[in-house]
Amino acid sequence: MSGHKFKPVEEQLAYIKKGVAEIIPEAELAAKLENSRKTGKPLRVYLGVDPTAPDLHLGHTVVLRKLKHFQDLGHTAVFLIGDFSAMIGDPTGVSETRPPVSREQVDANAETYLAQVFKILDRNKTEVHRNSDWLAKMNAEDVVRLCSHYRLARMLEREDFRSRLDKGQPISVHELLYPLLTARDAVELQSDVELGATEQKFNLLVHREMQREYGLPGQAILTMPILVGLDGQRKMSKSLGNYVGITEDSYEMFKKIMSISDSLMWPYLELLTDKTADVIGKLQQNVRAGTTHPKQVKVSLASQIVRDFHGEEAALQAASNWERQFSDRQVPNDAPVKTLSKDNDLGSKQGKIYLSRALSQLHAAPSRAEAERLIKQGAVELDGAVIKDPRHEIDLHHPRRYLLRVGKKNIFYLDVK
RNA sequence: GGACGGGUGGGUGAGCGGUUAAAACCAGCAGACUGUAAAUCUGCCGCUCCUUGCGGGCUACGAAGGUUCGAAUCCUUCCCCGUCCA
Repeated sequence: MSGHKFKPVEEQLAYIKKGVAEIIPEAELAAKLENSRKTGKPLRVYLGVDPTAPDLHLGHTVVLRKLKHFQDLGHTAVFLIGDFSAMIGDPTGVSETRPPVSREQVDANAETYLAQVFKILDRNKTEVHRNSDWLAKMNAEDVVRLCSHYRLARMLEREDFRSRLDKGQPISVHELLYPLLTARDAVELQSDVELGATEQKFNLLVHREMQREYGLPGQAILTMPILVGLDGQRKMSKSLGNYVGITEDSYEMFKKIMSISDSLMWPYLELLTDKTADVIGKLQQNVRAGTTHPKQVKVSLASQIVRDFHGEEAALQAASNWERQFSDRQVPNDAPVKTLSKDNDLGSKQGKIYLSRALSQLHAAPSRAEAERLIKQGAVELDGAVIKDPRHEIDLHHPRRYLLRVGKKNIFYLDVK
């Protein structure tokens, strides 16, 4: 008994189950854990990610964190870069066929993904694969054989396809291939457990069935909730702009997290930190009772997340900067400095430049029209005074430093040279 | 292959010869309010030029042509999507 390499199954399960959406079937997972404990053989826990974008964001980390949990328990983390499947495009949750990503793009993304993934996973204990290793080698015959293991009716059961069909939206045939080809991965990797977001449930189930078709035991499936984006509405995604990238600057990260709504911080605590369900529950009670201020909780959330990616020091810095800028309404310590000179500017006349033009040139506003709007609406402060005249002139002949504030969040120094 | 329906701004979706940079709603941005938010209220929400004006120019309603003083709106061809039939 004492020779066991693994913790008791009950303990393992408790650790695994935190934050999980669904385990299919739970009893099977328990049995697998039991068996692994008996034999001393770790479970192969598999997570596949398609490198469709150059950067990972917090949404991706939810499921990575879960993989890490298995790793913590002594199981084998199998991380798959879907460099081939990325080129097909996962139809999950998309209402349109997505344009295929190019080979070069995928390769470049794969590199950055790996670098980022190991901010969470332990590199030395992770098995990494790329599905192009086997998928790219399949010929037409192999593909046909693979397809013969699955039925169309089953394919059409999935909600994405159903609703697109119902709405009269197009579905390309290659999209049907996605779950089948990734199922091949699961066969290849002989996984015992596969992780994914809830929206992946269909795919994961196809994988499980396919493993059985190929005479394997069939993996257990564990799904994690989708992380809601900063807007509190839709899932976190880069294309929606409601995301926090894990390579983002520590202060940026902090600010973004502080800007989420109070209600959103609870799921964030659950999915993005290692706080236990008990601790989170208590916090929630205290906030409801009024003994803890919600802002405090949010600050601690933001600090933890920043610490995970940038370290303790950066987290403290970010927090104090944030207090300074937003609570005390002062200029943040690290306010960026931008410069203008009479040479690099084309639109000035007689060495003077309109404020609106200056803002767009400094990229403080996306266009001159937008800069004018901001100014007219009183969003722009120059050296502490609100300027409402877009034609306010800045003299480029006299070198000096201005303090500019555009909206609440964008503060910077302007050096005129 | 045939018949029919459809392609409008970031999204949904009106408009169906002029007063339309294009209703409405959503999203977004800014201001007020606040604890950072949320909610609410107000304003904005293609680009650009200047003499900042209910100013000028340019670009925009799948693509290209055409009719017209004038087209998102009419015609032609093409591309794309869907439904039904084969």
